[in-house]
Amino acid sequence: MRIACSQCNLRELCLAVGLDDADLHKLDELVVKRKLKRGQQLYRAGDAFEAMYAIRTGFFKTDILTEEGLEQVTGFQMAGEILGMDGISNDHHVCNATALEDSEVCVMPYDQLEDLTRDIKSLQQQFHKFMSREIVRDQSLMILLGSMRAEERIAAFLLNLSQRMRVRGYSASEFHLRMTREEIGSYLGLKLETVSRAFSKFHDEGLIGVQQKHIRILNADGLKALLNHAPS
Amino acid sequence: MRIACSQCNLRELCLAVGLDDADLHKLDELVVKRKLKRGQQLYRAGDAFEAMYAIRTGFFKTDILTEEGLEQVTGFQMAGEILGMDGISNDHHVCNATALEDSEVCVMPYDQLEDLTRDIKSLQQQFHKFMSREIVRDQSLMILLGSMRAEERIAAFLLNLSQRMRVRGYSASEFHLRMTREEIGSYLGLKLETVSRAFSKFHDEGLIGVQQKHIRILNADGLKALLNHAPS
DNA sequence: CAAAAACGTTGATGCTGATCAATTCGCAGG
DNA sequence: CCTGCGAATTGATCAGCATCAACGTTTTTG
Repeated sequence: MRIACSQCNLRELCLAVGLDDADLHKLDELVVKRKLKRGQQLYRAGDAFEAMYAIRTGFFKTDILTEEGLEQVTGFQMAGEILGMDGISNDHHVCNATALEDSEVCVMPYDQLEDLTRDIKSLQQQFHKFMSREIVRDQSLMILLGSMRAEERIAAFLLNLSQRMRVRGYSASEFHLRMTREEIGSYLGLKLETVSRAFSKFHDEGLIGVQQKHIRILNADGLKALLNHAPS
Repeated sequence: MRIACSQCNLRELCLAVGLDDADLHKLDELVVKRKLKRGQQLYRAGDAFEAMYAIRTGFFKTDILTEEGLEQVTGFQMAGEILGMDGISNDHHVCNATALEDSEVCVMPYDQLEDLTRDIKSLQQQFHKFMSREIVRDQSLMILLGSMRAEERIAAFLLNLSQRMRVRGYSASEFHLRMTREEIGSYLGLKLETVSRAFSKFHDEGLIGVQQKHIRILNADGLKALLNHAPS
């Protein structure tokens, strides 16, 4: 039942990268598992920040409710990725994290994690790298939102998902979208109709296969080519 | 010449928040000052990551060259803010940092800073908060880019600048833009003409005074009101 | 199992902001 | 002082995506 970090198949993706057995054991001791059903929220905007979460299995989205009451998705997270880093800044979460399928996370109480990173240098380094990676990831999205047109955004989105599936040992060419067209659109700064139309267009052009949420990448190079062309 | 953190008027904004004298002294020892002329680059995308930088005086932009060769501005930074956090993720900087006016930074070699944050708990906490704040900041920009229309973005931009000026003890209602219309547009995902038009419109409506790069906020509530209205 | 709700697709139309273009302004250098 | 160049303003036109709307499909639920 209780799977230790040392036996976790994700340890090379997760905070545990590069830790020796003794240190892995220390990390183990502060980790608690938690299961979530599809649709359940891991935390909500405004909640006190108490822990960070490593995704063991499943798929999440993070979103923010804007002042106008619109939901905007800020990210989709899968196994090995860390949730909750936004909460450090002022001791409260600024976004909601919702499971898009039945999922399991490793809860890492932040005060204990903080102590442990002062103790273990390589854990500290890994922790900083994860935060920095989140910053870099957000900046790529800023570029996507600031400079790409609709079809480029969607091609980039599909390629990104595909790439992350590959890293986790899943098929990079065939996968199931866990989110709705509306959530994709919200993430990419587009309307759901635009997402749907782009999928249909890519389908017609033989770039992808689409059947509802089931996606096949038929011509990855073709998708990549869409990104390199000047916007107009 | 050499101004210690303990005597720095920015210590309440900077990493040094909440450190006692002894710890401030330790931080002092690793900091080196560096001056930059307007237009000079602090680091470039691809440079090896060696240090983080606290801005003592001046004004910076960070930008990324996209694959298509377009420059996109990812942020504007002023006194007390930290530059370089993007570099931790893979030991190389992913963006360029350029001084938009004559500036001075405190160079903090990263390996030493890392050691010191393991030594000083409150410095560690402050460091994590800065990284988290950067994540939150990037996410607000994602929301701006993903869900606001042109005039809302520009109102938000002006209010944000104004607010940051206030925190630093400058006038919140009258300031000098250090960047061009094109740089503002790049940051906000708009074209320079759109920025110019919005400035003119706000001017005509009595919300702001504009004379080239000199801005006066005449009706801050009016600008805020632009943000709260539904997009259509 | 039937009905309803949620999700997705496709078409027609219109608005926002990009694009193209001309002019003015401000400033640095000969 | 005039010249030349980058920056900014303003106008006219156009295209991309949003919006509105109708319909089809899948999933959920009692």
